[in-house]
Amino acid sequence: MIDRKAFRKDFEQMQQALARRDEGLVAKGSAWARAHALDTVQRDMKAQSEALQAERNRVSKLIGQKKRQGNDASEELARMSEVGKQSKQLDAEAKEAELAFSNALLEIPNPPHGSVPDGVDENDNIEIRRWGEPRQDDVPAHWDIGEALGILDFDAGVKLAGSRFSVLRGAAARLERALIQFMLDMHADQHHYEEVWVPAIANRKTLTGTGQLPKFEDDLYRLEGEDAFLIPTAEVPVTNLYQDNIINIADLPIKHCAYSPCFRREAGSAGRDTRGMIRQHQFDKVELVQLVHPDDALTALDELTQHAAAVLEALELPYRVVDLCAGDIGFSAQKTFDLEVWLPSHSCYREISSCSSFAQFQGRRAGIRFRTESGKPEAVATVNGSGLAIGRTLVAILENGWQIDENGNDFVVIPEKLRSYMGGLAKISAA
RNA sequence: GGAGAGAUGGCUGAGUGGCUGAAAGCGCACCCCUGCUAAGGGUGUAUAGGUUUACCCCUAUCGAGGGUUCGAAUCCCUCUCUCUCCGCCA
Repeated sequence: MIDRKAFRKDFEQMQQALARRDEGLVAKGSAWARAHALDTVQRDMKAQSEALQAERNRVSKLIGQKKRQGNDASEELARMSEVGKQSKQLDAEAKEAELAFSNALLEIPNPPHGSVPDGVDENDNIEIRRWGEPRQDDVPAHWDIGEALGILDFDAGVKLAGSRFSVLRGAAARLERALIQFMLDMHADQHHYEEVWVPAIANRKTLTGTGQLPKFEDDLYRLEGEDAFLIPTAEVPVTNLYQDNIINIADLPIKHCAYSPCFRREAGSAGRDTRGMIRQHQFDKVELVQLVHPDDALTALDELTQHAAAVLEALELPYRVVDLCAGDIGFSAQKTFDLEVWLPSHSCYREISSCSSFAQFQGRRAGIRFRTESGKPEAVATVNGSGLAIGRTLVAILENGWQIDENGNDFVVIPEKLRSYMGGLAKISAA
């Protein structure tokens, strides 16, 4: 959530920043425009209501005093009867206006950081650097490799649950599990994130805290009969671990890694990546989350991005780092670096991790604060990123490790660092 | 799922209509005292919003929402959560 005071004070500046995402965000009828219109109205109404409440409180106190002393207070009583009703009415109206205002605020995205490049979509993202040698020979798509080896079963996923679900068998199932463990170990032991394990269901307040709600309810699976949802990422429960807390400044930064399944309806992506494991309704992910002092957010983002990249390097998967443009960063993010892994079957880089700084946007929404030197509570900054998406990593390993032996049989070389997690297995061959 | 009990500040815990934003204790911070230590004394210590250079002041908040009342932590209703017992269960 944007800062209310800054909203008034730095209005122009914020508006320009938001317009860099999309002109429509600040156009007539936008949440931004609504909030702007409601702000003064809302405060005036509140001031009025409070003045009346003050009057009511004052006289009520007087009545109490008089009664205690045995004096007659009927005159005040008669007068206050009316004031009480009026006050209730005003208060209700003021609350309604305040609610409309804060609802509008909740739908305003984070103004991008000044360093975020201009642009409207992924074509305007800027490549920062590359790592590794992308293989250029012809490689089959992972679904062909997986089916040839008998380890990926898309038909079974469809039968059990529907489209965009899949079943892993044998070495692929083990690879999924090995990757989770490998990544968690690396982040916990080498990068010093405290591992947590969290629920895969979150309530409305929690999802509002990280910014998925109220705007993106259609992207979530909602539980029938409950105001709760399957989480789209572990970022949601892990960040909200500190919801409504005031953190001791000495405890910052707080760093957590977590594995969780993730559930996404993919409502807006009909027809995209319909084959294979790239875009599933359910997928596994190891997530990195940091709560930091606002001054440290961008440094932490660099650090966290490198932590995610370290996984790709350990797995010998070529990748590049992309600085997302203003039109392509997510709702809550102030700045985002994507890690894209090389997929030889399509000769392109595909997103495998998205690392963002949210500045104080989530901290304000979720009520996660720390105490400054002066003793005043202030919202923490949050930084998070995938470290990494497991399914896409599995895809990348299948394609980048794919080989053909002298008899013309497919096999996949398992990255060396992963072998101990695979019971020593060095390559996956057809069963 | 059934029955009962409960939810108050960083914590423990008083408080059944006004003098309670809230006793007392603990914790924490600062100060004083004591040669050191131990003990002791004093002061302060919620959050949000409004106003303000700042202080002050005003408003709200005792799980959440609504109601009764001039006035609600306290009375009434609804909901949520926690605990105990029973049932079921990986």
